[in-house]
Amino acid sequence: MNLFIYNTLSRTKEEFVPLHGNKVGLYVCGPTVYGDGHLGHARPAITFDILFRYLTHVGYKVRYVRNITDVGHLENDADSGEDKIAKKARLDELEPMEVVQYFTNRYHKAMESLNVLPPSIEPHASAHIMEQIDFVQKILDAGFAYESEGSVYFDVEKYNQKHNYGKLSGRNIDEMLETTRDLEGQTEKRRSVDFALWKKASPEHIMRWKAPWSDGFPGWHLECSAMGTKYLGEEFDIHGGGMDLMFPHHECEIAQNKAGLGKDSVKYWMHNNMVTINGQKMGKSLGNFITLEQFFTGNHPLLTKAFSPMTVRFFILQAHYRSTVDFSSAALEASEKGMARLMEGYARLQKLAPSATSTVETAGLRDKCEEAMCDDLNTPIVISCLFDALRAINLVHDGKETISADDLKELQSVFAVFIEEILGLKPESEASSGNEAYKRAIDLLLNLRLEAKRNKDWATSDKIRNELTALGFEIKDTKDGFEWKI
RNA sequence: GGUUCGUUGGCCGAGUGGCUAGGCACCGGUCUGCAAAACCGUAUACGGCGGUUCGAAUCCGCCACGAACCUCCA
Repeated sequence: MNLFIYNTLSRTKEEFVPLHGNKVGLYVCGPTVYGDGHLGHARPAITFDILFRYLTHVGYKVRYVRNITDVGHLENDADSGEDKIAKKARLDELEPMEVVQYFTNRYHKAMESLNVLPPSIEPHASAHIMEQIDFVQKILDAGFAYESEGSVYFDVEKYNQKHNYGKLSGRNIDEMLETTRDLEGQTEKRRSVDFALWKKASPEHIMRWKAPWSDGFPGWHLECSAMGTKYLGEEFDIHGGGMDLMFPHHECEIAQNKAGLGKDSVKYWMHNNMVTINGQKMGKSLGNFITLEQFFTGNHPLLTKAFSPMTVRFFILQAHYRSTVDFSSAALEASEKGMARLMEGYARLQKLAPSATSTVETAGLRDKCEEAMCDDLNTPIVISCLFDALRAINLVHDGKETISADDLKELQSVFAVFIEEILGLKPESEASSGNEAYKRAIDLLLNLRLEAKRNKDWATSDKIRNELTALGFEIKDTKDGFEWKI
């Protein structure tokens, strides 16, 4: 089965053919570590985690590079020109690198709880200033940039005469020149569409490095060009990121690489869609975001309760990565219930007893799941197929259908591969916290209740159940016993 | 204004030129001392108007509405 992925460059699904045998280079734009990760950050992380997992699953050797942006992004407010990291640091009276480390650690922790595999390489922009300076020099040497008062700008118009600036986002430079507003007080840039490759640092700017043009810092888009090609080569397979990065970030990256290296570095561009809240993008600038930690603790006015990392992951995987997914507590709760049912079925599958023959049809499941993944990572279809199989599992469990040993083994294998290996869903850890003695005490109580039930002593039996329920326990009566959880 | 993309049943969310997506909720049923849980099952849909077609929710056109990007943003 051949993997097809949607390439933003062609706006079609294309068959994935690696540039170098069975080795795949994958670069994804990582977080800017000046704040806590929110649900929007989980989307690309999970999307490309799925891609990473699936490419690995089908046998590719993948080098996955996801950067940490810790320099060079400018804020567009009264402090324009001031580095985000530097600004936050000054407010908190912390060293910039202290802020970077703090939020990087928290990002890693959140990713781990979401069961997002760490990338092969996680380069920091601040550790690749030399490479970025070299890259600027290459673009200057090629004649596609100019120096102005210590800063270096990319000459978009000149580039566009030879190449096509705007081919990723479908933008037309002439229209942009007409429609972009005039630069206020900006005299360094020749044209509004030009973008910075190197910026001279103002005196109060903390993060700065020496370069041939000035003490300053690299432009916004340069780090990905420098680090992507450093670790994956001048031409590599896949570049991913959020749709909001398509323009200008990725467009500029394409131009930089073409100008500096003479090559179209990336074969497939992939973009995940946004998470919305009440139909609007969840984002920092709108102030409507919910951090991952808030999801995990339930500490946010819009959340009716806490949601586990696996629920968040499942919720995101229930939508296709190129669709927007609208957040709501109700939708999260629906996902939570659905996933719990699926995972219970998965556990149940391990204990199913085989029969001589199968009366359920499970043969095509693996192929259907593979087919869905090969169709541009259609995880919602994979999940729906698993739910279909879940029905068969439950029917066998109830004794209404039977399954042969071979079919059972196959089904167990498919579930293990798709649920754990590819979708990366972990069975939730046993919520029943506490030690063995505590568990036995509850068991003891419920055994007493069982005895009361056998004696038709409903008063005692209901009393035990009601009081445990009031304490927060969930009691389930089963055929010849009970189950409980807190 | 430009670019890109959406509009699916009560909610979330797939997909397809003719054949049940799936989940949650609802309703019906099984089970149960009762209940809960669990399990099984049924129903409801493709923004509007035209066109192409034997047939369109699926393709094309127009319109309406919405979103993202055009400024840091996953």
